[in-house]
Amino acid sequence: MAGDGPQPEGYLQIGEAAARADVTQRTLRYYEEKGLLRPPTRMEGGFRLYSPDDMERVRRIKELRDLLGFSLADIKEMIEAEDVKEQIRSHWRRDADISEKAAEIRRAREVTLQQIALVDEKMGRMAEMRRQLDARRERYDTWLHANAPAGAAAGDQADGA
Amino acid sequence: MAGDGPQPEGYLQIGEAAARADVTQRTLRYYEEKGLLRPPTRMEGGFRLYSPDDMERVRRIKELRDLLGFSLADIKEMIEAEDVKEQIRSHWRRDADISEKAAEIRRAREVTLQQIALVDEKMGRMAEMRRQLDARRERYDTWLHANAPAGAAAGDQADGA
DNA sequence: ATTTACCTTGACGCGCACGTCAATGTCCGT
DNA sequence: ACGGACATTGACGTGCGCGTCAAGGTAAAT
Repeated sequence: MAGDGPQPEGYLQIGEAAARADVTQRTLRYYEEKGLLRPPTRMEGGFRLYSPDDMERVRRIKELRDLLGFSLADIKEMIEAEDVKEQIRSHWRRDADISEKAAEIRRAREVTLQQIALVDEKMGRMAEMRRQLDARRERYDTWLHANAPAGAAAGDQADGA
Repeated sequence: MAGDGPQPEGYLQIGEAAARADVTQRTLRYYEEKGLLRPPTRMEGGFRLYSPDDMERVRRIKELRDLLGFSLADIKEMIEAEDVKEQIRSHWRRDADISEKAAEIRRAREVTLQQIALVDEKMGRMAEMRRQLDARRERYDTWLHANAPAGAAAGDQADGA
């Protein structure tokens, strides 16, 4: 039995990577093809090796898609702007670079703020939806209670919230 | 023949209906075609007339799609189950019908509960996402603050000095 | 060396949710 | 009774987000 990391350390081949991220291999290749994932490192024979960072990125993409409903094109824009964070860690060369980086950071910040605003808006609408659903459920319960089975007596279930 | 008013009250032709619901006419016809909207009443010449109820339904479909990300097929199932509410208003004939209706109501209630659960789950994940976005923004702010503009006068709220 | 499992790059296909003509019919004001 | 706005039903097209072969190459075990 091969262990979890025969050659690479913390890096995963596409099979495992897809399984753990709960997507298909096709999806990973597709995201790469569309520029959502940077081309991962490869083994000697050309097999893709996904880093933990890559995995995190996939999870992020999934959240943006499943939770917020963004298109992959939109998501690409976002994470491209966010990618400055990785350039931040790298040491810059001179002061001139700083103002350049700062501009990118501010752009990334803007993108983040917009995402936050969108999350807030969606959460607000969802809260409203939840209220309506609750009201709906209450109407059902009221009806059911009013037209209770003739033979049954007291002892109905309580409502949870 | 039932007299269809030439100028309907509160009813809208597809153009206005689409505009107010912020969808295209194609979308309305498509929803009807797919069984998400019951065939609306028509004018003499065949023009569709959408009732306020129809409009409400379109809004509901949009919410389920845009907010929760359901497919139209899923939504169809849901609103079919919910449709009992309109049958409730109609007076039933005998007691035997009641248990029948009650079964449908319970089904509709179940659907609603599942929707509530899903909304709650999504809201939870969105809250978590929001936290992460906030943390991200803070990191940007921290960086920007640390690498404040060199030439500018330091007039901001300064750290201990 | 061979098996076996996993990987590679094309390239075509598909379902969804409509978009977009095209040809025709209807409403309504003047 | 006519013109222009608005509607009707097909029917084909489109973009997205992958699915699904096909024809191979590679890795690790036997």
